[in-house]
Amino acid sequence: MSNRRPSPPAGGKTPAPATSPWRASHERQRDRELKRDAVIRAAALEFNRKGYHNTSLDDIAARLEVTKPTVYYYVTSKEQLLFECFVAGVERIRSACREVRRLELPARERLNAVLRQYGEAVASEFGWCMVRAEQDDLSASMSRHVKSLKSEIDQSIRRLIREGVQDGSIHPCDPKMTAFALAGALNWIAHWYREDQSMSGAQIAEAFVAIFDAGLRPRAGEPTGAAPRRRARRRSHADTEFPPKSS
Amino acid sequence: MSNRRPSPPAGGKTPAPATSPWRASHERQRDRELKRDAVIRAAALEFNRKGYHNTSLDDIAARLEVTKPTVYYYVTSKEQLLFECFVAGVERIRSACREVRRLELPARERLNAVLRQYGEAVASEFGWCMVRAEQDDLSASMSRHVKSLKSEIDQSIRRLIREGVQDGSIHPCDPKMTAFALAGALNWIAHWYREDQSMSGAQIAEAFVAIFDAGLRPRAGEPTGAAPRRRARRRSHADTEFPPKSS
DNA sequence: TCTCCATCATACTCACGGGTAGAGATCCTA
DNA sequence: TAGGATCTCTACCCGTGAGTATGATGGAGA
Repeated sequence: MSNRRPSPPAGGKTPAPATSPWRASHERQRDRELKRDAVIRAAALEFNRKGYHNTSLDDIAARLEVTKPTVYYYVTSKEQLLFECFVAGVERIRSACREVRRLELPARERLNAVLRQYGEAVASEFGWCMVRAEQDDLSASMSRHVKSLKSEIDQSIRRLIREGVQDGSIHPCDPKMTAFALAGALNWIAHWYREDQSMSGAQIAEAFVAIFDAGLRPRAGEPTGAAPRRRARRRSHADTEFPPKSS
Repeated sequence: MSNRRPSPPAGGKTPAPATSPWRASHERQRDRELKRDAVIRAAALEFNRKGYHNTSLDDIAARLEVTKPTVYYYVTSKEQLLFECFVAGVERIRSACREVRRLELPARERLNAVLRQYGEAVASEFGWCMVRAEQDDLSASMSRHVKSLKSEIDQSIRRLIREGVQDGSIHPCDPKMTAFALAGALNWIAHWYREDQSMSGAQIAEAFVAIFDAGLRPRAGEPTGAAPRRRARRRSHADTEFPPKSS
C-alpha cells in the first residue's frame, strides 16, 4: 500500500530518486499527489455528512466535479478511501504521542498535550472516519492495520496514566478503564461536532482537557498513588489488548 | 414516504383494554408480541455483530430460522427495526432519569445512579443500536424522534450536573461540556464491548461511575459552587477514598 | 506531425439486498 | 366441516451503487 503522508505544510520534501530518467515527470507526480489528497479529503467530507454507507462514489466525484472513473484513477476502492481517511486522522495523534515523550513534564501534563491533539483530530474533517472506521466495513488486512494503530494509541494513553499515578500528578485510578473513558469522551465529539458549530475544534479540545484535568488531578489530603520515592503498591492489572473481536 | 400508514407508532406496548370482545384472541396477541420482540432482539444482535448496513434482513431471518417475509410480517421495514432497537435501549435510561427525581440524595449521587443505568444500557444488546442509530440511516420523522429522546436524556444529565454544582456535591464545571464528556465515555462502551468479554455490563458501568465520581467530587479546600447562603456539605477528606464499591 | 502516456468521460455490467405477490399451511370460531 | 383469520413460505421484482471496458483529449517528446 502507498505510504501516503498527510503532507504537512512545511514538512520534508518527497524523496526524489536522484538519477531517475523520469525526472521530468516530477511535477506531474506532485500534481497527482495533490489531486489524490483532494479525493481523499472530499471523501472524508462526504462521509462526514452522510456516513460511509450512505455515500456513493458518485457523490464524492460530484463534489470534485468529476466522474466516478476519475476517482478510481486515484484510488482502488471505496474501502481504501475510508482507510486513508482513517490514517490521515490518526497520524496526528500518533505523532503527538511520540513527541510528548521528549518533554520533561509531569505525566499528567504530557497526557493533556496528547489529549488536546486527540480532541482536535477528532474534531477535524477526518474525525468521523477515524472514529467510525469499523472493522465491519474494512477487509481483514486493513481492519488489522486499523486495530493496531488504535491499540498503539490506547497503550500510549494508558502508559501516561500509569506514569502519572506513579509520579503523583494523577490520582490513583485504573489505567485501562480510565483510558477507555477519556478516549471515549473524545471520540464521541465526532458524533455531535459539525463544522458549523460555534466552537472551533481547538476550543472543544481545550474544554475537554480542562474537564479531564480537573478530574485527574490528585486531591489534596488524599493518598496519591505513589509518593515520589516510595514504592507504591500498584494494581498489577494485566492489561489486555484492545478488545478482540471474536471470529 | 414512509409516513402514509397509521402504523402503531412504535414505542411502548399498549396494554390491551380489559373488556375487549376479543378476549379469546388475547393469547394470540400476546404470542405475536413475543415473536415481534424476538425479531427485534435478533436484529439488535445482528446489528451488533456486523453493523446496520452490513446486516441483511436475510441474516436476521436466518438467525430466527425463518425467512425474510416472516420478518416483514412483524415489522414494516429495516429502518423500523433499527428504530425499535434504539427505543428499547434508550427507554431504560429515560426511566432511570425519571425515577431518580424521587430520591432525596445529593445530585452527584443521583447522577451516578443515572449513569450506572446508562452504562448498563449501552453494554446491553441494544447498546449498539442506541448509540449508532444515526439520523443518516433513518427517515426524517424517525430521526426527529430519536434526536428528541437523546436530547431529553442529555438535558437530564446537564440538570443533574447543575444541581450538583449548586448543592456542592459536584465541583464547579461547565454542565454542557461535562455532560458531553460523560455521555461520550459511556456511549463509547458500545464500540469495544462485546458479550464475550470478561467483565459484565454492570461491572463496566460500575467502573465508569467510579471514575466519574472521583473526577466530579468537590475537592477539599477548593471553592465549591454551592449557594453561599447554605453551608456546603463539606466532606472531610478523611471520608472515603473510593466510591462504595459494593454498597 | 506523429506517438506515447497520463487523464478523464460515456456507457456499461452485475451482485446485492430491500421489499412484494400470492399461494400454502394452520388454527379459531361457528 | 366450512370459512375466515393468522402465519409462513417460494419465487420474484427492481433500484442502487461498486467497479470496469473502452475510447476521447491533450500535452510532452522526437
